[in-house]
Amino acid sequence: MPMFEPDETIFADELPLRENWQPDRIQERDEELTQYKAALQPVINEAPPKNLFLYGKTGVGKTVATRYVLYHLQEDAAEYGIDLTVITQPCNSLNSSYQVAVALVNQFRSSDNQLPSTGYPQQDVFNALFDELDKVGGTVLIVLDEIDNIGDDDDLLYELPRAEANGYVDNVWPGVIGISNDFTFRDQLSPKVKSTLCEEEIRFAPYNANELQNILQRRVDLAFHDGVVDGDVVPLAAAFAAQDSGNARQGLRLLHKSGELARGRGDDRVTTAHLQEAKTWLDRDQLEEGMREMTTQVHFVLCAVAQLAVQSETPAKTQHVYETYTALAEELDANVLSERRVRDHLSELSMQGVLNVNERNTGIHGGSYYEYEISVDLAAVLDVLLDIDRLEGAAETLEQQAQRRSLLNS
DNA sequence: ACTCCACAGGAATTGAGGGGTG
DNA sequence: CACCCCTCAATTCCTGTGGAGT
Repeated sequence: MPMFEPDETIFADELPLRENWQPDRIQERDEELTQYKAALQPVINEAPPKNLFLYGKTGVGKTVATRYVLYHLQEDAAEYGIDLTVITQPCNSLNSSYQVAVALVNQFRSSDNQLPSTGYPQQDVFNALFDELDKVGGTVLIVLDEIDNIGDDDDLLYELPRAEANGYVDNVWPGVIGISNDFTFRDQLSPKVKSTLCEEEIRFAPYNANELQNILQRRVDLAFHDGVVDGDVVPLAAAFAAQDSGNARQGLRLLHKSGELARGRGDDRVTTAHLQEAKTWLDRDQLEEGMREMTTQVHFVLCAVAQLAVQSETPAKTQHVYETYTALAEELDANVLSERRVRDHLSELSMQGVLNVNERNTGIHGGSYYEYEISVDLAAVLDVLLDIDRLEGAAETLEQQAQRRSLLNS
């Protein structure tokens, strides 16, 4: 008997459940698509393109709609003999105008002529970008996905749309399509950028539970064999995804994981029990992933809070956390940061949802202060800390103490 | 109505570490 | 080699703040 054999009792085709799968039609986004097409019409009329700004939470179809519309735009442009180039730049992990400009230049250049990620003055990089654009010529649409990552450093967004007016380029019409997960990003932009970049705005509202159900059902029909998925699985998955701010991607992940669990067990049906389990698994996985990406010092701070939690001393005031942190860092022979910095780390942890923060004010007896406690499964936190080399010993001790006090459920 | 605690968090700056040119 | 650029964690300094107590 072979070690591996095809197992196709559950999935007919897993691809429709994957993130990068491109559907042949877009569901539940008719209004947005109409707006999108209208905004790009100038390209076909051989007029300068408008700058576009799309915003909406993750998993509401911004990227999928963009791929869909631009694919058709390129096809039609080719048919009418219009010189159109589209480049897409994901901006996650690029956190400044400078880095985005470098990445764009490198998209145009061959691999033996790449620009380094640092070293040159900013204006040199911009000029290099304009040179590349000029070489390409025609209409160039630059899609900047997750543009909110660059924060308030919007120099590039100021320069790009004005490149032609300022005479930096003379052979090309650049158009910017900015995609943002963050509703507030638009307001962070300086007024001069806002007026040009946000000429045309398309807002992608979160999907409601009904819309999610339609989208998920269609993918389930494609991905699973008929009758394998219980009738109440999709509505529940849609409800979970709706809670997660209408995030269709999350719904797809849940369904995919449910199917994998069923297949792994050799079950012939996918039930809500599988879905529940998939949710627990995914929640924890995403949480641990988030925690792992933090820096060493944040881990120290988290470890200090975990220690207080094990000693049943949470919620703890910042002051108390800082003392515990200081002792821990000294014991581990690490740099001891200033209290101000630790406050930053604590607020970062609570933004991530790892810590819970209560604002308290006892007036003249203590003024206003924050109290922190761990807002997630303590076992998950210890799991992550155990994997950090420098914290291994401390985390082991904590785990033993926690077990003795039966603070861990799993 | 006013005080005043003790911390929150903004702003400016530093310094080390990535890299560049001539 | 000297000199310059970008990045980011971290420090220093400082102003803002909400409500219990008077």
